[in-house]
Amino acid sequence: MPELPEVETIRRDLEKFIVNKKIIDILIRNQKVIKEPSPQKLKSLLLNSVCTKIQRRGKLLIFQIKAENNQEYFLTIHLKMTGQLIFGEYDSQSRLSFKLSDGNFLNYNDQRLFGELRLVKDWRALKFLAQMGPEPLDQDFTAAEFKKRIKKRHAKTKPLLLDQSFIAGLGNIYAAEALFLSGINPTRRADTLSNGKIRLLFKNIRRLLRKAIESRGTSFDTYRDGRGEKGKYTRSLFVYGRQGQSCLVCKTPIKRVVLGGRGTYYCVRCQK
DNA sequence: CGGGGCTCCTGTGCGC
DNA sequence: TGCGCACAGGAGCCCC
Repeated sequence: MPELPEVETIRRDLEKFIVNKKIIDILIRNQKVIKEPSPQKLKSLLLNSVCTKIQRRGKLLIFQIKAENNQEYFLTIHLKMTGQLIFGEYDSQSRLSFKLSDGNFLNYNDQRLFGELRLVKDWRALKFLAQMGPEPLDQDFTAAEFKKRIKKRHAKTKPLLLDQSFIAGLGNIYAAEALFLSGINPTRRADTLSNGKIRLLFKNIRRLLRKAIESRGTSFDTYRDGRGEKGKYTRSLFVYGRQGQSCLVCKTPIKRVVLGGRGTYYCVRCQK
């Protein structure tokens, strides 16, 4: 499941591979992945267009597109659970393929078809983006701001961290890891955390995301980078997916519970 | 605001 | 061995 570090890795890869290349053909094998406009309309607008820049907001990729008619559009791609964007040879199995002017392809794969692709004039107007919370690695997102936001919330900390309108980009893996690194029980009510814990959590979220980006993300499941390679942060995980195995700090077996419908991994001894 | 439950989808892994 | 089914989960949505 691509979260902020994985999406950022893909963004950096694709920026090198596809920017300023013309899209000379588009093969749509599954119409469902395109949410707006119609697949036919999207195809006609993207044909002979050029991607001039790739941005990221939370887990969303935003491709700035200069169309053949000189109009500017934005192609937004949310990879959700199993989406992949892989540059290289033609892949007849992918849901969608863009043929580029250098002869290479950008293939969009999505096993479970949860991913969403949109072509819009104004990405800021998308509801999901309009209500998205602060970008954790932004310089102007401070510990003080984080504290202010978290103090207002009565929810359990783990589900709160997954709420994209509270903070952008965290998913099930990094939420679990950030809480372990901070010694916080996932069921702990957010507004009951001490100032010290809040500050620690803030610091750990940022450090964790930076380190995961350096390792090109976590390939626990289907995640692959822009070249189809796995991320290397998987080996640095402390709790995610480790239920029954011993805690790497205190040897207590890692526990798995369900919170807000999501599998949640933690150490009952290290996280209070 | 919190949270439970349902939906989308398909590969995996289990029990029998 | 092979079938059938529960399960996994990001985010929207409905409802209490």
